[in-house]
Amino acid sequence: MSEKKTILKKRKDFLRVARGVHVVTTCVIVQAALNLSKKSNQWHVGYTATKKIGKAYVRNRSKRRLRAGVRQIFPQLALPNAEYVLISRHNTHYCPFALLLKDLKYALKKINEQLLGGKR
RNA sequence: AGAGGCGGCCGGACAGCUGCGCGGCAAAAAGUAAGAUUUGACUGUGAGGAAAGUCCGGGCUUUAUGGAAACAAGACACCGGAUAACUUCCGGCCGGAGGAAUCCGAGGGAAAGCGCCACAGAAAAUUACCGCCGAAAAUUUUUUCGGUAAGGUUGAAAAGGCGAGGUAAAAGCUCACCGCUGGGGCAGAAAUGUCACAGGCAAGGCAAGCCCUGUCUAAAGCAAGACCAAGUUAGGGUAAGGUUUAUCCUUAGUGGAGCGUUUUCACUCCGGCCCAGGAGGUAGGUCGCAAGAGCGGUUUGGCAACAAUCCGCCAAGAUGAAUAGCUGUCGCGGAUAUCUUUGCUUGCAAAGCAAUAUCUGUCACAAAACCCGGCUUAUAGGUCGCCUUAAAUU
RNA sequence: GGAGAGAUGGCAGAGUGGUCUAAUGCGGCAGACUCGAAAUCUGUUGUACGGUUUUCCGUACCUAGGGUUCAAAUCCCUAUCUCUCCG
Repeated sequence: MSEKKTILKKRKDFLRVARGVHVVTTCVIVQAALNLSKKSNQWHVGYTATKKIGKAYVRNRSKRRLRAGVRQIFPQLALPNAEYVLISRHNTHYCPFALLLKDLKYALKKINEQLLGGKR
């Protein structure tokens, strides 16, 4: 499966997900929402880095690291039919990668519970 | 040796796995206004010395028909050279810092003119308060007139400095030395240096105040711009001007228009025709966009910057923006442990350094966005070459 | 990516070479008025270092570092940060 098809790019999508639930950790903030309108059962991910965390290179690098983390974790843990947005924080571009993975796992588990709970 | 100065180079290395951008190759499905797109146990390639700040100079593009002169605005400024160009670079001069190597300097003009120089001080640029000296008057220590700028006070700065002569008191008034100015000789391509001569001191500072002299400069920027072009809009192009905004009117080579302003010279265009399969151009796409003032070397010329010549090489091209993650070995930095073993320092104890073992690491500054030449700023650590050597240490 | 503007006390904001923390307003503190509060009125109020150790005095600081000048918040250069505009 190509990675490209799973990426959110439109502003509209980001705004919709921002209305959903969110979880904050030291390295990353995760927002998520279920999307029932789309036919496919594939999960989607968007990446965000504000100007606050640094210059262009720092923002790009942060998003890149988040992408590397997503590749390892999401195939096992992500809910199908859900949309996630990962927001970089100011330590995302230099924190140890193991910590980043740990935070992602934790946030994903917690946010999935909230999503399923909210559904009922 | 140590200390100091100048310049060059490197900017962790190698291997493996997963993943990303671009190019090539192969395959796939769909068929679009156009460009596309997707897949790959295929393949090639992928950040810097500052890519940064955007402070200068160019190329390139658009606007503008080209040249000349004046004005306006701005920039620069010792001399010579280099360069596409520069406020850059190289060599030299002068001034300053240092013991030296060496480093630093926006370094034209204040006798073209205007302006400013607070406070203090008599006076801040044709000056005289206190003084000093002489004369006259009055008179018991004052006034008036004249000479003078040695001495005093202020200040950032006070009209050549110092000594001697001179005088009523003084003064370049005169003289020696130093400084200054002038024209001349010599050296040099020049800035400038130097030599003797003469003048006889005659006008302080600020031009990063206005300004003067000389030289140079059109403006904006790849979000420049060119092309294709869904939707949508309704006439458009080819001269100028006018209004009532109508494909209307007026003018037409003895006229009008042509982009900082004015003048001038040359040049070009202009009185009806063309197009509905046409025009404009939004979303979107393609190009601009990677062979260049290119990079690495050879030889020749030059003190050098640099130029010429020959040989070899092709080295990122994104646009919601590619280089990431992990593992191993070595390197580097940091921490801890052990003197059991080995080496070194010390007379010994004790301790330290190296070695060894273990653990650990945002591994300096920093990330291309049209491209080059500079400048400026940031930068852990390593390495090479040349030069100086006063003091301190060995 | 490109173009431009700005930075002054706790906050806003004058001051464009001259004696100087630097007008004014808001704020803070103290006092008056009030039973108490608000409003009003009056006074006061920056930081750091050094001397002194209550007071008081001196020096430095107008984003930072240099330069020009006798003298710089002001003129010139460099850097840092903030803001605005350009599809």
